[in-house]
Amino acid sequence: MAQVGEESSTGWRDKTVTIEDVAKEANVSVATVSRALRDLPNVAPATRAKVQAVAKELSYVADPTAARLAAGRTGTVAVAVPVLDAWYFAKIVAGVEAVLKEANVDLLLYAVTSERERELFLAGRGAWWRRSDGLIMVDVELGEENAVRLAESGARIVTVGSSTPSFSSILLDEVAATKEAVEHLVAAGHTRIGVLSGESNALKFRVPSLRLGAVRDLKQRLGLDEDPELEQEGGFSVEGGRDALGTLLDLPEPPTAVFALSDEMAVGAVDCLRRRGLKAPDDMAIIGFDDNDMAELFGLTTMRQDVERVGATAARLVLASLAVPNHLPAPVERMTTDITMVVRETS
Amino acid sequence: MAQVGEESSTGWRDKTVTIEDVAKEANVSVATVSRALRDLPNVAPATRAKVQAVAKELSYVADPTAARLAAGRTGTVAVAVPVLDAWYFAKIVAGVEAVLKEANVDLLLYAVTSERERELFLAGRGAWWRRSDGLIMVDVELGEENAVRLAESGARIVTVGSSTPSFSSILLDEVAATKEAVEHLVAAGHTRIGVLSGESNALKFRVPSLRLGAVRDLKQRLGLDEDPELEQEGGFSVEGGRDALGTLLDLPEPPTAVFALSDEMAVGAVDCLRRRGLKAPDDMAIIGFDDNDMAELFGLTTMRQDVERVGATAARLVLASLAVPNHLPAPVERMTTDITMVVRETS
DNA sequence: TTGAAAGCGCTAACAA
DNA sequence: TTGTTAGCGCTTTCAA
Repeated sequence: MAQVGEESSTGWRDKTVTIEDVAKEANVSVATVSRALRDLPNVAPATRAKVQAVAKELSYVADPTAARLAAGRTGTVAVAVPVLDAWYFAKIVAGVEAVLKEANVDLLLYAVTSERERELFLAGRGAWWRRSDGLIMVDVELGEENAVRLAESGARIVTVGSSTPSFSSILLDEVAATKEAVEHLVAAGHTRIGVLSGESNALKFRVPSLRLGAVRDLKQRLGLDEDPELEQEGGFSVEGGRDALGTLLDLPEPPTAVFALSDEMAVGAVDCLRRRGLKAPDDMAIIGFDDNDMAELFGLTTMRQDVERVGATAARLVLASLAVPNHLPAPVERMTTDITMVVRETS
Repeated sequence: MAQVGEESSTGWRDKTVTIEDVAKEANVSVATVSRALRDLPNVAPATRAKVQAVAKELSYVADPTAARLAAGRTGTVAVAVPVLDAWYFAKIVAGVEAVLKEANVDLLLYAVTSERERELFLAGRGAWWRRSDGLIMVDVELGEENAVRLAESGARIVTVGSSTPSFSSILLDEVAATKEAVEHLVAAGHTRIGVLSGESNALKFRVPSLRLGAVRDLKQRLGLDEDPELEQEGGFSVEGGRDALGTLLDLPEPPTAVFALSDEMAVGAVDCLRRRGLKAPDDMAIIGFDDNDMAELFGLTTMRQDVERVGATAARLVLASLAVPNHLPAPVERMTTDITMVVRETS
């Protein structure tokens, strides 16, 4: 330990101003400092003012780790998403972050990209349940047993894109939206409708299968062409969508319209068309899902979801559940957000 | 996996399992458990095995907060970015996350979007310096004084997109890339070159001004048109780029080529052209910056940077600095990553 | 209204 | 090799 000057030696730990420093400087006990700074009752106004002044002067900020250890609260919420660099998830995280910041709560981010990681995560990797007061799982399936187990252990969780009986959840109305999209195409006279779907990785997203299921249902009910070849995997990427549409176009009897389960794939499809000298909607109607940044540029008809708001709502739900005393059960709220169709040029 | 319905006193669903529970169950002291589980030396192989087995059986995971309090390490790295829902930053964060996960380090995410937030953040909001072992600041200016202060207090920081004498940094070679882009346009015979630049918010990005400065330099050196009207702010967004190009086109003497400081703006420009029935590069050459997802779709000539890798490198740098004992100064490494031109159709 | 003191769960000297 | 014990910085009874 090299001594340099009077104060510093090994690093920030030595210089850190603690609650004790504040107490000493303000001539009160640490307990009083603690109370005063957290706006708890039973502190004389004058004392509180004094303590606050001293704290400010010393740039004192309570150590959240120590607080967590003593009080059990971390002031942190964890967020788990399947991928970070996709429009949809980035938007969700942005929505969550904005609300948490407002509440002065920090955000611990986990990318849970594979089934294996999901298991590790739920088994405790990262110890998120100790590091955070609550968790938002976005399109990462929790599973009923996990949900029950975690609920019993007192966890505060909000799921987005899936739901369990134990925790609050936000579902997008996939089924209704999918119906609206398909019906839109049917109304335009299409009966042979392709679908661009597909897993992007090993993780079982719930969302794609929901949408796909809805399409199948509807096809059957409306007596549309149910040829399985009409369903192609596009992996939720532009390239995937491009390739998938290529496959559809090369079919002996190609569809006359295509519903892409994401805008990325829809855009890839539009590009594919363009490369072949074709055009939407004349040669093929295309409808996407999300209304992301590219949708407007491509004149894409799509199902718009207010993703950022979903993130914000999820954050509010966790915060609300955190406000409930720990010995009481967390409230379970089930929300469904609408999805509206934005008709542009590709349909 | 622990069995349901057995041993209710130790299952972690009822109460959190502590190191003491493990110690008791394994008939050793907590110190031994601690050593055994952290792969520290001086533990008999048999003891270690036993402890590990017990820990696994009880699903014990050490509480990171308690560990931090005792040892000063949090196992967490904080990342600060100006915005979350932009391609560039999402990629960076993804790159960081991947490396941190590998090292079993958690990621605390902060969006520092305004000058005010930057100040709050550096002043301690979120107490990131207590919650995390290190910090990666992406395009959030640290400032020399802050850098010095933080370095003295022993902080481990890596900056991306800016640099200070105190900490490791990763710079993209903005100047060289900008030159290459402009020279590319000049080589094609352009002398009146527009620039799409611009702040998206109150935060002083360093990057835009660097690029803009380089363009100005070069214009002067090459004797190109330096008309200030040729510089338009596009706010790094598609819409901004569209509008900015509109302004340029409406100039009495519009430029014949445009360099957009981001692909988003470049794409907006291409769209603007298209709406007016014009086309790149015939009516106007366009070159962007980033090579993001949209670039290829739009046939955009652009300067490609491997953003994800930058994130990964930043993460490795913090991890490396964390590996250095606290009483030693953290190593300062200064890296510059290349940017390469991708020539497509718009130039 | 305030303070003293017992932890929270863990790590790290130091002893044994 | 292992155990004992003193904290880490805070919150929270319980007394004063």
